[in-house]
Amino acid sequence: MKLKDLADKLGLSQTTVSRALNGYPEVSEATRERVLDAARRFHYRPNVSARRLATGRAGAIGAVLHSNRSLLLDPHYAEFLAGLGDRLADDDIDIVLSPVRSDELANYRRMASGSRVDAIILSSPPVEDDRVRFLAELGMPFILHGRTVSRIPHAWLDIDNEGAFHHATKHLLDLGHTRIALINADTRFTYASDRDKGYRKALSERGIAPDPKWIATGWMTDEVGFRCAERFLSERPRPTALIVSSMMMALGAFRAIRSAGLELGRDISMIAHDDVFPFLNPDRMVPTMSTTRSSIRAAGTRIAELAIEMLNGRPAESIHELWPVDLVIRASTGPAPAA
Amino acid sequence: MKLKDLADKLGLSQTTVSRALNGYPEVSEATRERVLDAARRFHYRPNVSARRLATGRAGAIGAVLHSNRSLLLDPHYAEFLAGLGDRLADDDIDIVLSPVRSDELANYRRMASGSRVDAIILSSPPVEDDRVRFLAELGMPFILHGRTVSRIPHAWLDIDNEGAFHHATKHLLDLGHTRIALINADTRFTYASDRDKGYRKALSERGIAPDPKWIATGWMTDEVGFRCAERFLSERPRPTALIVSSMMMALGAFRAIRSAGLELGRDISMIAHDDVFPFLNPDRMVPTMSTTRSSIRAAGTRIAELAIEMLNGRPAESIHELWPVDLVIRASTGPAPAA
DNA sequence: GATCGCTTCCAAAGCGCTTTGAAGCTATCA
DNA sequence: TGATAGCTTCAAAGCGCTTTGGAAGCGATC
Repeated sequence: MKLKDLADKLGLSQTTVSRALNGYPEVSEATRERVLDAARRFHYRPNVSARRLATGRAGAIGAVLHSNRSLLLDPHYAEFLAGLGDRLADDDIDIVLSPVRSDELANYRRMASGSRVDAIILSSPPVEDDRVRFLAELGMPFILHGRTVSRIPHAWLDIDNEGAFHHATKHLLDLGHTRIALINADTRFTYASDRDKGYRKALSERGIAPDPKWIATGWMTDEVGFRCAERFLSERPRPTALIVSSMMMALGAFRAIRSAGLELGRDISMIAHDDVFPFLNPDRMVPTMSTTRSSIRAAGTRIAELAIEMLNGRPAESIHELWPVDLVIRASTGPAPAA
Repeated sequence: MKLKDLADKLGLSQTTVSRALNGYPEVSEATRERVLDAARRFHYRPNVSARRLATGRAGAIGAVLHSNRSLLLDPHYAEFLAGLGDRLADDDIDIVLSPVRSDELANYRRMASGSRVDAIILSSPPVEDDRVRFLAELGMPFILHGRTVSRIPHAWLDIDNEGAFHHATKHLLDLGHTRIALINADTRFTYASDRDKGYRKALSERGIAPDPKWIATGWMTDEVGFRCAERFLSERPRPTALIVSSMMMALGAFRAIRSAGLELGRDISMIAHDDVFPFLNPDRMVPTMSTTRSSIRAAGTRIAELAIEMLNGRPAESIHELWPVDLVIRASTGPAPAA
């Protein structure tokens, strides 16, 4: 069933049918109804390749999958993609996934070639990201999820990681904590580096020198959370509070706390960053977990929207969004225990 | 730079240039060289939409991303996709990723509509998978990674999970172990159910009744591995051997073993299933880990190949591959300790 | 009755590629 | 010399959609 068939059946021209289906105004409401109804009845689906050829758009957005970098980003990235795909599907845009082989840039080159995708999403940028220059030179539109230093103007959306961890640290300080440990991701990534900054800034503002002994980094997994927390808790005096970069890590840290015989929220406080996974609800933990909260899925959805705007002509350099991050206090934080 | 431009520059017709580029025989070697050279010089890239429209192929294969089911599949799935993408890229085929919203079947419907993809890959089927019937009715070609019960003939590739765990269990029995615990994935999934079968069969063959107390299931994460192992190790008498469904779980189990003050390979044995992650090498663990090994990435690559064959006319019902699984004995297995 | 302005619809020209059917050319053979 | 065959190349017809540039129909206006 193609457009022509449908038009023939309706006794209309292809033009009219096409316009009716695509919501153009120069078609009477009566006709539009008739067309939409017929399309439904005959299960008409426009051929995407034909449409893409005619419109000159690929109807797809590219994303690169780092399978070997580590497993760390996976749940986060999957959640991000879910948000992205959700929104893109509304506009009938596909996500083309390109798993990286050896050379990541080759993936971008391939996606750019033959207008395979209309734009590319870059995630988890390092502090200095050479992909920005590369894509700019390729002339391929892109949006960065996160930020990076680059003289090249480009579109980005990020959450205020620095502010979030600054806020969280300050809150703990207000509760009387002074020995606050940080379990962070690798600070080569901007988001981790920003969190590190926020943490240090809050301490410095209170005249506390950040102590490297109480800063650990690693993949955002349960296991790393466990190990780092275990190490911290073996120190004497030990920290009275933990700030953790992901809920995965927090789960591990939580285990370490329990196995050290401590009670979370009383003997030790914890604030974790919550990307809002559907399967990991801080309200359902025992005790409930205080968090800095920002839905990574929502970010994906918004980036999809921005990408669509960009394809419709909005200049990339006008797209800069920095999202504030909520601090949600629950039961895992309490006053510092009396020394 | 489009085909016509290139043809004009060369003083050839579009036909000849197209044939030269696509390796058709009715073009002299001299001309082909000239064309290929020019294409390279002018960075000619055929427009994929145009090609797709002309050939009637979508040039893409669909995969559905389950972000909310759990995080369990992620590293495994990412690795699988990497293998898939590797091979598909050689034939200029994209992976179209469709993150599931509420209704998974809707994803398949969308991908099928408007010939958005040429085929779909189904992963981690449950024992009875209604997606098979659904896709068959939709007339959409698909390949199953794994197996499921269905009267509908369809293409699948699976590893011999039952054989693998049968073999592993038998090996432990041969070493004198009789209390062998199993840490498995959810047995609603065929692969987990098959592993369960293999394990039970080996025990039964030696006259040992499988004890539900020593069978645990859950997501294939470090954390679950830790918890299950911890529970097993607190039993008295405790198991002398563990069989584990993934390396992630094995990491957690390993921690539990250590924190119970036991030495892996001497006090207790362990065999884990190894999907061959680049970042997780059983040879580099201490002690090295005995495994049932089957590269999930290789499976992805092979499925890509089969998909391509299927698109070239190979009947789906002729595509059934069951891969044997290696048992690799390393240092984590030893004779059962004297009671 | 002619003109204008709207609304509603259409024929036809692409989009950039593949592929069919045919033709030009050279070499070979009777 | 003409016919046959084999090798190269080409013109043109799609693939199924969008979109341009009109045109038809119709009531209102002059």
